[in-house]
Amino acid sequence: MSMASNIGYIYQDIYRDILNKISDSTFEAGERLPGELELSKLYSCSRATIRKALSILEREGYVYKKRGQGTFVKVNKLDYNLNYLESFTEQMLKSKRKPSSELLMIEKTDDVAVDVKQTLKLNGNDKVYRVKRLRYADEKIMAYEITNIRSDLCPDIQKYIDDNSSLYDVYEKVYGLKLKYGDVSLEAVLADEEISEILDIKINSPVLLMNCNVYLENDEPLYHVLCYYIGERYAFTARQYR
Amino acid sequence: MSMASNIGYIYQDIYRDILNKISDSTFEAGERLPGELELSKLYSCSRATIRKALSILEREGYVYKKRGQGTFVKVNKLDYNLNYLESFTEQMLKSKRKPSSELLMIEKTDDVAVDVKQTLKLNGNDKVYRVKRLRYADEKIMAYEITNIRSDLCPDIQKYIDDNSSLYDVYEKVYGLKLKYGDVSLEAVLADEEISEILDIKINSPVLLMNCNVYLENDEPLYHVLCYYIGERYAFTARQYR
DNA sequence: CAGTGGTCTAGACCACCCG
DNA sequence: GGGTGGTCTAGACCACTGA
Repeated sequence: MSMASNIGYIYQDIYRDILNKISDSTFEAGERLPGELELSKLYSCSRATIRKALSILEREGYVYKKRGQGTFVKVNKLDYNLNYLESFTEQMLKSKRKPSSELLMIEKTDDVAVDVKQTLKLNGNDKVYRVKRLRYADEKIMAYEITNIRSDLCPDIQKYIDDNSSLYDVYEKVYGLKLKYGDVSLEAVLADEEISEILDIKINSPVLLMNCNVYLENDEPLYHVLCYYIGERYAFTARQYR
Repeated sequence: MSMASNIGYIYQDIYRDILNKISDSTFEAGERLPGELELSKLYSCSRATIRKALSILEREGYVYKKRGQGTFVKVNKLDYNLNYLESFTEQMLKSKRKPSSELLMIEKTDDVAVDVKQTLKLNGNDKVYRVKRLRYADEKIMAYEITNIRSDLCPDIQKYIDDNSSLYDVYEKVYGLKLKYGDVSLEAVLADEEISEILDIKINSPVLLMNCNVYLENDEPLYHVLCYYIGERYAFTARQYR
C-alpha cells in the first residue's frame, strides 16, 4: 500500500486504500473482498483496525457484509446525499454530473439574523463572510445558496474563492479545519419574486429549502447555509436504518 | 444493573441500561457520565464494550463526547426524523405531539405502478394491500399517505388496521417482521387538485413529497409509501456526519 | 467441516483538557 | 500531572454460511 499521509490514523489510510481499489476496479463491483483476517495480514495491523475501516466503507454504502460469507463491493452504490456531510461538488461528482458554481457576491458583514447569530455563537459585532452562489449541474441551475461563514475562523476567505471553488476544499485545505457534522432541515416552500428571478423559474414554483449548520471537530459552529433547490430538478435521498 | 434479556449482547444491554438512566434522570441532562474506565468496572466488561454502547448512544443523539473531558448527556436531544427509520407515530411521540390517523381506504389490488412493482419485486399479478391514511399531529392534518404493502408477507392485514393503528406495530408485532432500513427521497412539489382537497389546503400550495421503500432483514422489500407533507407544517431534519 | 463476520477481553500508547 | 476519550494490538469464542 502506498500511504501518502503519515499524519492520519491507520484505519483512515486503509479505508482510503480500499476505496481507491474499489474506484479503480482492483476490487470489482459484486466481488468479495479478502476476509478480515487476511486483510489484517495484508495491511500488517490488527483485525479490529480492519473492521473499523470496513465499517466506514459499509456506512457509506460502498460495501456490505454477510456473516458467514464475507464483505462484498456494492454493485449499485446509491448516493444518499442526506446521510453524509458532503459538498454539492462532491455529490455531483459522485453522481457523475458536472458541478459548477457562479459566485454572485461575497461580503463581510455583521448584519446577521438573530437565530443565525445564535447558532454561529457570534458576539456583538462579530462578522461573517456572506457568500451567495448559484449551483449548476451539467450547466443547469440547481440551486441558489447563501452561506454565512464565521470570519474569525476563515480570515480573508475572499482571496480563495472564485467561480468554481469548493468551499469545503477551502475550509479543509486552506484553513485546515476539520468538519464534523451538519444539522440539516428540509421543507417545501414557494419561490417568491426574488428567488424565482435568481433561479430563473416561475414565481410560486415549488422549492426545497435547506437550512444547515455545520460544526467542527470541537463542536464549534463554522457556518450556516440556506439553499433553495429547484423542486423539479433536485431530490434529497437517504437510507434510514431501523 | 437489572438485565431482563440474556439473549442479546452485552453492549446492547449496557446501551439500554444507560438509556433508561438518561430517561429517568439518573443521569441528568448536561451531566457528565462516569468515564469509560469507570463504566467498564461498573458493568464488569471491557472498555471496548463500553465504547460500543456509548457510540450507539452518541449516534442516536443522546450523548456527546469531548476528548479530554468526558461523555455528557445532551440537554436538547434533537429528533432527526431522517436519521433513523421511524414511524410517524414514533416521531410524533418523541417530539411530544399527539399522533393520530384517519384510515381512508384499504384495498387489495394488482393495479400497481411499474416502478413500485419492480422495487417490491412483484411478479405478474402479485397483489398489494393499498392503505390510504391521513396523518394528524395534535389534531392538525400533517400528511396524506399511500402505502403499498406486499400482500404475501402480511396476509389479511385489513383485520389489524383501524383508525389509529401503527402499521409498524402490525409489521413487527403481528407478523414478526424485522424492518432493517428504508430508502427515502424527498422533493418539493405543488399540491394538485386531488391532494389539496384531501389535505384541506389551497391548490398549488408547497408540499414535501416523500417516497420510501422499506426492506426487511434479509433485504427483501416489504412496502412502498408515498407521503405528501404539508410544506408549512412539517420539516425533515437530519444530522449528517462527515 | 473450514471460513466468515460479530462480539469481547485486557492490555497499551496517544492527544487533549483542566486545575 | 492526572483524567479523559481516540486509536490500536493480539489474542479468544461465537453464530452463521456453504461446500
